[in-house]
Amino acid sequence: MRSDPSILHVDLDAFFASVEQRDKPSLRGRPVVVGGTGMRGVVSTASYEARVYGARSAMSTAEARAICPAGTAFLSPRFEAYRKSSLVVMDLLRELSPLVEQVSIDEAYVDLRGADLEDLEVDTVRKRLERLDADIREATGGLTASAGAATSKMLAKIGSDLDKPNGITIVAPGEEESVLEPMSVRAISGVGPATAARLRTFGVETVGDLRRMTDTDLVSVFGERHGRSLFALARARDDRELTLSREAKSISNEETFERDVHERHVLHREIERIAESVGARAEKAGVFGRTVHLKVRLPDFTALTRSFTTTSPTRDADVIARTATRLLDGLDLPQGVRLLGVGLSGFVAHAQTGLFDLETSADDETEYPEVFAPSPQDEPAPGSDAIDLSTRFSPSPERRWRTGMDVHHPDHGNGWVWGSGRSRVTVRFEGPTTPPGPVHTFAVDDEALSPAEAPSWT
DNA sequence: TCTGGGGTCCTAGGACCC
DNA sequence: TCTGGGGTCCTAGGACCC
Repeated sequence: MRSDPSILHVDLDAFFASVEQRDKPSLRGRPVVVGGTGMRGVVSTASYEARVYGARSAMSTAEARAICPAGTAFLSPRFEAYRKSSLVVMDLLRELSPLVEQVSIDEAYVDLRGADLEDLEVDTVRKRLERLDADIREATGGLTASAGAATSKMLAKIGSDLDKPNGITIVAPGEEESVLEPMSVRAISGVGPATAARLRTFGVETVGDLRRMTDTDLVSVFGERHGRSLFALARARDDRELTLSREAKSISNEETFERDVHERHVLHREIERIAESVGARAEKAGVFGRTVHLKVRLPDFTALTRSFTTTSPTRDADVIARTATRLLDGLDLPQGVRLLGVGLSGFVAHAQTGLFDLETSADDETEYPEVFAPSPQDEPAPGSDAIDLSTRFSPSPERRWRTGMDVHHPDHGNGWVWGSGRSRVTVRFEGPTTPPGPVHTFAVDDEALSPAEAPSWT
């Protein structure tokens, strides 16, 4: 841990609501709630006027409507406006020191060892933070921030929370443990509702209580990583450095429906729409992913996740959608679906070529004749008989093996097409459930492999 | 009228390899 | 004919953060 209060945490006050009040003078002094305004919306930010009535982040908007007075403004977020102000503030922080870790749109850590200060004494730091506060107000048209400076990230963050809104708290070196001791265990980063509840069963409510638990006990209850971290953080031992740059590890989009969805075809259409957005974001980010994720939340709020990893990285919306659809079709969903999500991870910078790359290659084009299979539109209606194999060789460019098609092989049974090119079609059998079935590659004109009957939906 | 959407990290078990 | 161990990858679920 550091010996000087050189880690700064800055947190913009009631950020979304404050931007709205800044931009619409009629909202100033009035309760403002920003968040989802639909029946299933939740509150992102409540202005301090709304907090008086108990409105809080993460509360359902319905509940906020019930407790806030008439005249409360309920607004949908305007992310573009927030991003703009965020950028202004982050630039001011980088002016203070180039060592900035942005945690979210309204929060960041700054390493003051990179700042141009004569020393890192409490008074010097305080003076500089007062100037920063004035700069933020001026540059953003009146937005305010709260700031904490300390010898570690944890104490800096706790400090920024101690005097909100618009306060500056510097935890002097040596004071860390006494500041921490009386606080709820929830003050420790990594302690959420579940950990707090388990700790309560041991009679632990405050950080002081937590200090009475041994290293061994914490590890046996919470696992190696979490247990050791709790033991150290309870003693204000926090050596975490700032993470100055980070590469995204996954891209995902999800949507909660206004009403639970029971129809498969609606879910399929939603998957296509969400996959489109995921693919576009991956393209913008310049990445290809090897693993496609599906997330489903049921009406009772339980979540199911399924994923599928291939050797061929993709960002093709169509491939993502077909894979996600396959994963969905492996799920029995009699209760309907509350939320649907699609994600991509396992990024590589470039789509690789190789054994499993099923994009058309020059070799394929010269060595193999074109053979076509029915496109999904040609698949039989639910309940009808299997497809007529004679259509496989119909010379229409659309009629080719498509990712996601159902197929049958006399030796391997039923499977689905993972990828296809002009020369080869790769099939995963008995997928996509766990454990994944075997993968086999066939020449496109292999008569043994045939399109199978499309699954029928209820 | 209960409970969003974007992420990260960890755990645990099985497969597989050495 | 008794029984290794470590490492990595994949999958599912869960906790947590803003």
